[in-house]
Amino acid sequence: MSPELVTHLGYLLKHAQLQLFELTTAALEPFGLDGRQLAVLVVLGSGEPASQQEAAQRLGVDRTTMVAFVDALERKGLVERRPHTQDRRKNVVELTTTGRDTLHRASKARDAAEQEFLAPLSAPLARQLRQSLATLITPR
Amino acid sequence: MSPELVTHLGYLLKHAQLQLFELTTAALEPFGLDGRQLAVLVVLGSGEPASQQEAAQRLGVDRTTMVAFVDALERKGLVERRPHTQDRRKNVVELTTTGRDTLHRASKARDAAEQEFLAPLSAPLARQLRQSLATLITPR
DNA sequence: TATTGTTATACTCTATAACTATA
DNA sequence: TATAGTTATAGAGTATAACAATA
Repeated sequence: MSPELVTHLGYLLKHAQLQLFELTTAALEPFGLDGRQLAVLVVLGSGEPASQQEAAQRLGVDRTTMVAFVDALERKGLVERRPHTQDRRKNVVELTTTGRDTLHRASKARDAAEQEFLAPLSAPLARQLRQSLATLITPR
Repeated sequence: MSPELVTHLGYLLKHAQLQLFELTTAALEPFGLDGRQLAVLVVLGSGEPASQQEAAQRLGVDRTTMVAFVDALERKGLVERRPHTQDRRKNVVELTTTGRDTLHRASKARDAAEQEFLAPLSAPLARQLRQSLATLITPR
């Protein structure tokens, strides 16, 4: 890679994300999940049962994209759709017992991958990195 | 966005990159460039005249992808292809006078966008962020 | 009329395979 | 035979438009 490119923040962020993505993907592979699907599980597994559309908004994706995500997780037996009692246009998507167990174990595996990625930094520097990134993405 | 998601490093990196991307895109818009095209200009404008394939390797993209990049820059009048003197299978891609000028001014605009993005951090924290990211993406 | 989920379709970005010309 | 550039094509990932059911 050209030295002219590697000094720029865009390059640093892009490649940091890329490397973490690879570590995370490998860590989740035993669960038959990728990082995106785990994020969907996290959203579906937290808080009240929500409609697909609410879940899509929380993930920042289109509702049509959500259909495919839920399809994939349902094929794996991790979630189930059922019609909303009060509003039958909506689907409530709930985690199965297997889905809940997979969520817990896969989350731990993902956290371990993050720790491995951050290993070259001291604990204070790792904490500061998180803090700085959080500051930067806060709307202003 | 779900609070469960925002604490993870993958989320922080992804959204930091996304916000910087948006700032950079806006800053480069007056030059008719995006961040990717500027990166291509940087590579083509540095060092010796190289073949398209060498440039592609330095950018980490396929040579077929490089064709489209050079096509776009050539249409804008920023670069010119000419056959390599010693090996006529190769193209030497050189910046035009306009291309060189655009490279300089667009680079400054991109740097300014980075500064704007980093503005919420003190200078030492911004420096430390760069340093930590550089440490993390160093092959180990 | 408006909204939810769904399907069909299209668009972006990138790579793989095949072709031409040169070596 | 092998390589550089090109073209055609395909795949992943996502969105937009249109439709059926429901509100």
